[in-house]
Amino acid sequence: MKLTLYNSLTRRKELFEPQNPARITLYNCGPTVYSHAHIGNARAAVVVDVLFRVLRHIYGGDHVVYVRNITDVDDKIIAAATEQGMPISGITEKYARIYNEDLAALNCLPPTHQPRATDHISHMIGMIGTLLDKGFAYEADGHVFFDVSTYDDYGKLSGNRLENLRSGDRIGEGEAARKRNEADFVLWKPELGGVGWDAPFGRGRPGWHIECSAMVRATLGEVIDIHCGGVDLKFPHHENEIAQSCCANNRTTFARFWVHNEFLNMDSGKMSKSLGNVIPIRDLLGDWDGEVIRLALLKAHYRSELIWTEDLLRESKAQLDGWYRVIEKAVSLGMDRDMRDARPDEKFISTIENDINTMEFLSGLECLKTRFFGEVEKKERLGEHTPGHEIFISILNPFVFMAGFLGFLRSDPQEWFKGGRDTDRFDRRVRDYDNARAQAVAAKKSGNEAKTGELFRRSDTIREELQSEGIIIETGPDGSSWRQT
RNA sequence: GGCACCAUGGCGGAGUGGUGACGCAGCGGACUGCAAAUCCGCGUACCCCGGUUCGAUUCCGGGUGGUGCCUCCA
Repeated sequence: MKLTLYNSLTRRKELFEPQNPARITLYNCGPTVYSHAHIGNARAAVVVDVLFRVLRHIYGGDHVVYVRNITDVDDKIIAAATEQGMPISGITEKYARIYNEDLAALNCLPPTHQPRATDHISHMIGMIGTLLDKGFAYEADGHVFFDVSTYDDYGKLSGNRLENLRSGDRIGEGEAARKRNEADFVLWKPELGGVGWDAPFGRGRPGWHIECSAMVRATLGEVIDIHCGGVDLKFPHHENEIAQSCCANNRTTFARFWVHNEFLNMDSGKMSKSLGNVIPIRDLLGDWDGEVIRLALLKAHYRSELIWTEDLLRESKAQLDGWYRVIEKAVSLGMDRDMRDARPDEKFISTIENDINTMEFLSGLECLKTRFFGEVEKKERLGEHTPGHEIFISILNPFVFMAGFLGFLRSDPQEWFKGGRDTDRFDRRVRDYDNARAQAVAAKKSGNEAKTGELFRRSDTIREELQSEGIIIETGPDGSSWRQT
């Protein structure tokens, strides 16, 4: 059980050793809740979810503290509230709820804590006060800025050197003129649209970065084990978090490991609102099972760009169908009760412990699937229709555990293959199909060729009719059943 | 201008100094009236040029091509 992670801070893979094995601290930058989360947000969440599961497996479920915040104070939220004529809290409550529902549908485990920025304003004010007292920040007309020239390590995470940073073109209104250095960033700014809190340095609201520093310290401590987020957050957000936290806490380290996931893009290019190719998770969930979306998100290494296409989803669905056939077959062989005792196979888990290599893990899973059907087929060819205990122990058991470990195979196979379709009607048509076939076989035996052909044609007609409705008939030794495509 | 990253079969995508995972699609065969599912088998894939080496897709150098960040963004 040796977890290695690529640490963005050092730019290489490192063996992960927690500060305290009884309390692993994991922080993930959560969403700003002003609209629906999109599939790119989902990727970031699913990647951390897998890391969370791996950590829980190694150190025990009670020893990993996973914090994913909700940012519920932000200019975009104020704008959305104004636009929709809703109170701020109405907007934030609504989209925070939807975010959590969407991630639950993707089978992401809930974080241990989900702090809200507005519940930590006092912590932010305290931290800003400390930075001012220590001379790392300065006030200017109701604003408080962090002075990057006071922090020597500024730029270490992103690899940027202060002198190479281009000045931003889209900093907040009136901020540029008040800054001492172009790269200084705002910690506190004046009230906007009635959104503000009283503070020693004037009534106002927090800048973007301070909330994470405050929430991390309040919920996890001054030095945490792992901090996650999308690559785009590396600079400036995470860089600024490090600067604030280290200076306020008088520490040289803020997060020991930085884990950044790459972007998810559309085949038409970068996902962006101006291109109109942003896909909300919610929309996808209307067309695809959450497990299909989850698998699609895990079909590339988290540090590689993932191109999101319809084909990727189709492929993921096909792959999951294969896994559910394993369960379906096992159930039909009477192995369902056994599967509850599924246990881990450390050999497989070690593949994912190598910097969250989900691909190699899935490869192992597929090999188990192939072995399962191979062994079952071998037995059946020998006329044995009861599976051996060894198939259960060495194949099915690890297969079920591994799939569950990654957050798959939650559904019943019946439910998976039939979904919400019109069960009674299709059951009836499949019975008609089987009757016609049985009669055709009987007619064939009695040598009535004309009747044989006619009955087979009748059964074929039923099959084609169902096919046009997206239903496929599968015929086994005990009669036929159906599934949706 | 600065800083990173990537280049594998039809597609997606791991990995390794020495018989090139895995998935999807495809092909051949078994089974089957047909179909589906399953099983068995198949495909001479590692951007180019040098170097190191007995041997490189894997290491080093150069080139070409692509991407990201430096500005709100997962």
